[in-house]
Amino acid sequence: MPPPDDLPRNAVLVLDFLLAHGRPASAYRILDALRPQGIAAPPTVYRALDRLLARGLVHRVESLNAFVACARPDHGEDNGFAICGDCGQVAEFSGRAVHRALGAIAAAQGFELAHATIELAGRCAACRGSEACHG
Amino acid sequence: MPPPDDLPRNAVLVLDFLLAHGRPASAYRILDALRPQGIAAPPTVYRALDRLLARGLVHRVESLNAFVACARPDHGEDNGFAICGDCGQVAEFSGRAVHRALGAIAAAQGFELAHATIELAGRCAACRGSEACHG
DNA sequence: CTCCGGAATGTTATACCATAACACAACCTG
DNA sequence: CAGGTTGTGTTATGGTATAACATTCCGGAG
Repeated sequence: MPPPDDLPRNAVLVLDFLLAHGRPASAYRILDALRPQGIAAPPTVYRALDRLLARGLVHRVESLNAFVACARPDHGEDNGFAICGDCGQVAEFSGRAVHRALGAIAAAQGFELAHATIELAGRCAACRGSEACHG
Repeated sequence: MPPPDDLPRNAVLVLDFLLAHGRPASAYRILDALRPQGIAAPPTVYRALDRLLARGLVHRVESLNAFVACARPDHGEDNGFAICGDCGQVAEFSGRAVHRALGAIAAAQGFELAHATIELAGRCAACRGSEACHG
C-alpha cells in the first residue's frame, strides 16, 4: 500500500539494522549500532522509527519498550507477537481473528476499537526443545 | 486465592491510592501522591507494586507504562484492558476466550504461552456520546 | 536477654527510554 | 530570489526503572 522505497537515509539505516538484527532492539541499542554511520543522538533514531512505524515497516513491542522490523508486510495492522523469554526471539503472527473477537468484546461495551496490542510471553519451540524438558 | 490481607504498609498505601484513583497511574504519579505519607523514592513504590502485581491485585498497562488496581479479582490472569484515549479510563475485561484462542495460535507454532498482554486503544462509550458525533 | 537472620524499608546514585525546542541545510516551487 | 516543506543535527530535559548498600523491625534459637 505505501510505496516501499522513498525512505530517507536514516530510516533506511534503522530499518536495515532491524532487519539484520532479526529481533527487537531498543532505540538506544539502535543508536549505538548506528553511531559508526553518523547517527549521534536519540531524536534521530526516534524520528526514523516514527516514519517506519507509520508505514508499518516496523512495530513497537510495548512489553519490551523496543522495536522490531515487520516480518509480514502483507499483514494489516492487526498482528501480534510471541516473545520468547529465553532467547528474545519474536514471532509475528496475524491477529486478524483475535482482533475481530476483541472488536466484538469492545463493541459490546460501546468501546470503539482503534488498535489492539497483543503480546504473548513464553518460550519458543526451539528453546523448549534445546533445554532439559520443561527445565 | 492468595490471602487478601497480609500486605506490608507501603503496598497498602499504593493499593489504596490506585483503588481511589480509579484509573492507571505511573509509578512516579503514585510517588508524588504518597509523599505526604512518607514515601520518598522510586524503589519504595516499585517494591510495593511488585508485591501487588505478584498477587494480582494490580496490573501493569504496558502501553501506558502505568499501573492500575485490579477491577475483578475473580478473573484469573487472563484479562485485557480497553483504554480510552480521550478520558484515560480503562475497562478491564476477561480475556479468557481470547486467551484460549491465542494459546491455540501459539501452540500451533510450538510456543508455550505463559502470559498474554491484551490492550485495546480507542474511545469509550461515554466519550463517544459526550462529544460531537465521531468528532 | 542477647544474638542472629530474614523481611521490609530507606537512600543514593545511575541507567534506560523518550521528546521538546531550536538551528541548519537541501530542495522544490512560484 | 523568497518562502515553504522536509529531513537532519544538537542540546537539554523529562519520565521510567533498577542496582547497590545502609538501616530498622521483629521473631526465634541459644
